[in-house]
Amino acid sequence: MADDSGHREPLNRERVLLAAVALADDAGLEAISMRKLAQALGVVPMALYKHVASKDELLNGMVDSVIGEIEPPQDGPDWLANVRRRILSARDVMLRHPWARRVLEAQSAPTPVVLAYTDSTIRMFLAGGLSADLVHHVMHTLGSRIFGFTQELHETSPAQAEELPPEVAQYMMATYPGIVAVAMSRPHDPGTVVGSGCDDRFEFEFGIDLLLAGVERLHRQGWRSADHDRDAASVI
Amino acid sequence: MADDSGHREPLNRERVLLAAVALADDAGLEAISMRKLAQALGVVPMALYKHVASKDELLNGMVDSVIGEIEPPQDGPDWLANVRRRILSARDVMLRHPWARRVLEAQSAPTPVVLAYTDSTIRMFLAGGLSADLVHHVMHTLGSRIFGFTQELHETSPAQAEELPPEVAQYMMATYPGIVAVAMSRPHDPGTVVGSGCDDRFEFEFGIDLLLAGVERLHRQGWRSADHDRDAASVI
DNA sequence: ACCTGAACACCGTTCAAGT
DNA sequence: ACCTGAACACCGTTCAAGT
Repeated sequence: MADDSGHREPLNRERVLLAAVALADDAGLEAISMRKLAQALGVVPMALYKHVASKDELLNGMVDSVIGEIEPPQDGPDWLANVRRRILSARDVMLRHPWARRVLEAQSAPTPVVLAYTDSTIRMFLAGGLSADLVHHVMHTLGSRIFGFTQELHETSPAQAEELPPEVAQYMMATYPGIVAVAMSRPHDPGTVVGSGCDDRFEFEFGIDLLLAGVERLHRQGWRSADHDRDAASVI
Repeated sequence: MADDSGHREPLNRERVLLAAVALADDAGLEAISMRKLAQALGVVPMALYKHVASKDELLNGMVDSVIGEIEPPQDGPDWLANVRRRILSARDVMLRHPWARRVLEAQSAPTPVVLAYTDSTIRMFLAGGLSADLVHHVMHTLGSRIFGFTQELHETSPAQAEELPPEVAQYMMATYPGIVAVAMSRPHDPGTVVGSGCDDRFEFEFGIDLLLAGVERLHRQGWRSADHDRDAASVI
């Protein structure tokens, strides 16, 4: 998606950011270097520094641009449905720009755009009548899920156990019986399963629904911090 | 913690890994380069390649060594308490080696040690009688929490709103009212609050307890995949 | 005043030359 | 056979020299 022809009109910040987003979408985050981005724009590397103070600022700008794609908050009467919908919209955006998640994670400080997104999400909970105290814990618990992704580490394994060489499958079953048992059980709707055989959307919705249901229950019960027993191995 | 004196005995893999862990604990992950690690060991950079095939393998070895510090699984009668205890042990380890989390996240494939840890955790749930199906979703939902950390992005803000210059506090309240409201509400036990004013352990335990309580409830109710309504904005 | 090439201080890793 | 220095192909960014 590199723009080779149009480098007649002058560069500006937006053109730089859009080109960077397109390059990352195409070639991955590791393709983003000041030098390569300049080349994609038909420009000398140092020319970028007129529009972007540093590589860090470039990356922040890219994330901000991606966050701008998330659907604005709805204000329907059902706060739970509003939140759920917003989070799933964030997830759609993150699926389009998989690199954005890594940049967001590596960010040392949130940009104003990221703060504004977080703020608006918080206000959806407050609008539902939840106490600031409860919302505080909820935000910690949801964590990166409000940005549409979860820390899942390594995809649970390729999971096509049937396609492995039999001696490898044998070895796996002997060494990691738990992983194999769990990886084999995937009774999801086959129509919605993507690629590697695991229905990521189902898992994501399962996670947020479990969390939101728990939160809603606590809210209904008038939960307060002091009720949470910190010492015993107690469960909420 | 660099070993300056003892570079008489020959290098071996373990010495390299331990020195790398110590260096990362001391100086942070960005201090880990083949060149700097070699210097810390009083050795020429290329000497490391005798014991470690590449920087990637070095990082994997460092994580493996850290995972080795996590308490082995207990097999008490209460699966929930067993799991909870193991996860909190993982958290203690990760607090000692904060860089490990970033390495684990960046890993493209799990090492055998990481797989073994995941496998043993899965088996704790299976030993509790949960179906492989439910455990599958649980593992997705817990995500990186089984390794003792959560994706929390940026610490919710420094949170000492009282210490901000009044015009900044004014600006924050006007611009991010939700964040401010939530950040101000921290009625935790002051004795356990660390550094920045937010009780991380409380938040972590709140999160796992909310999740484990939800899972336990589903298990008691004989939950099956098909019960989860994928289309409506339904909550479990 | 604007633009930009060379240069600096780093990387991980290859490879050939030393012993 | 082992060890290692120089070199390669990259970085982000500074800075001075060009226009």
